[in-house]
Amino acid sequence: MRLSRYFLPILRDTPKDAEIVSHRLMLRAGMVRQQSAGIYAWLPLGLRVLNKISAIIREEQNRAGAVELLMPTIQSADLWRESGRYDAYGKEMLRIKDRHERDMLFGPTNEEMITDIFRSYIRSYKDLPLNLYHLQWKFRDEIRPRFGSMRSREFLMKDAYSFDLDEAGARHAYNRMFVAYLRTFARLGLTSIPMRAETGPIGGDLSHEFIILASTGESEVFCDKSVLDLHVPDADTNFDSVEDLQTIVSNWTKPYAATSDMHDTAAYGAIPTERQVSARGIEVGHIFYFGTKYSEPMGAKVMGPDGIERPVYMGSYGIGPSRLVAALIEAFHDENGIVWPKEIAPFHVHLINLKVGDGATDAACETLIHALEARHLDVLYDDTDERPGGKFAKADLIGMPWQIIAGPKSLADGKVEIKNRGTGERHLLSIEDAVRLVTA
RNA sequence: CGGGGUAUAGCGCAGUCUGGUAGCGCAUCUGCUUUGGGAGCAGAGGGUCGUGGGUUCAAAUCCUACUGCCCCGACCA
Repeated sequence: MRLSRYFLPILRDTPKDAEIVSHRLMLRAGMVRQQSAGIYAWLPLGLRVLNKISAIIREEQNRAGAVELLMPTIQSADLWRESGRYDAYGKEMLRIKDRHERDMLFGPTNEEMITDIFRSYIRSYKDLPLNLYHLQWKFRDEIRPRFGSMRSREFLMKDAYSFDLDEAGARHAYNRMFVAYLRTFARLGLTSIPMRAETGPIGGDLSHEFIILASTGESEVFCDKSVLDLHVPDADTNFDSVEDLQTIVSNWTKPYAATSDMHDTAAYGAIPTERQVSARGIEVGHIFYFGTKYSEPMGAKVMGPDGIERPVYMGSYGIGPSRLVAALIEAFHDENGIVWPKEIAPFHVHLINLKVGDGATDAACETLIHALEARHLDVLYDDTDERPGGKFAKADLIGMPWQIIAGPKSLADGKVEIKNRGTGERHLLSIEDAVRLVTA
């Protein structure tokens, strides 16, 4: 992508409304634009990150056996009256009327709708287990949105819903998502910690929040340091093995880890002092089991092998990609800007042409672009006639993992400079070696 | 929803107290000189001063109502 033809509205000054670093950087890097309180337009650079995160989430959901569909943003109030949540949800739900004065709403979540879809088609235990998910924009009319896309009113959410014949089946479905989440966050470059969360009226031990540590996190969290070193399940994990998954989940839930809501001072105090971690965290995922809470009132029943019809046991599993964009920046930045992990960087390589119009420099850049694109790397090519200082500052701000700097000085020796954004290391390399290094 | 702020050019701000033809920095455009870490000079464009009503010869400025946005708290993926 040539920067001269791209849409990347960089801000040199920090907008005064942005309080936390991720919000500041997202605005400065031209990733988002606020359109209303807690509502953002995603500009090209931000959208690329959002899509990369979503792609990883999809891969891991699919790997764990979930099946993607897409439900609408606008829902009918009737479904919510069936579950009883239309009155219970309160002002956080954005309620609207259509031209026929019918009560509609902008969905804050989709339990009712997915339950309706399920009950419309599924009749037999033979069609279970089933896990359906989608990535869709949600709206929760927060009293006070803040921190940019970290806590917005409109937000993208991956929500999955599992259906099983009994509680044991639901537990395995839960474990599938538990493992999928560990893998998802690890692939995003994050160390996530599953923490026991409140389960509401259902009770039990089947609700976890996935937290990443960040000094600007909204929640106060406590954990045993050993949880940070646990092995993330491999890609070839057998998601059909009840025992394998239960072993993984048991290992991950053994060390103490809790948010302040669930904090047990005595249990925490029993951890050796050097392993006690008290920090702030950002909730990036939440999974829970809720049994027949929706299937019962909404009549989502299947026939069991015993010939008895019963409501299905359900769970739901959420990840917020739009929040993750902010969370990732909180985790990966320095004083000059964003430092994207390789997996989610909007472009792999930021190629800087220091002297646009100089034949040799232009030619070297074209050669690099072709070589990199042939290896399926996305290149952002700064072919503008801005001065070098401005280009460097911009490259550091938007934070691609590699910067390749081509100018007459180094090209006189047949070299380009390559800079690792994360470590700051620079090397003078031939074009071939530079390509080899970023491809590695 | 309670409390506190704020609204003037794309961004950051001054001007409001004490009414009198709307300004600064950055950004943008033109020209020249520059060109390896946010250049210099010269020139130019851009604002119904959040909206409505009022006071006044005259309102960014005073009065009034409304709205947007931000911060603190309770609430949330």
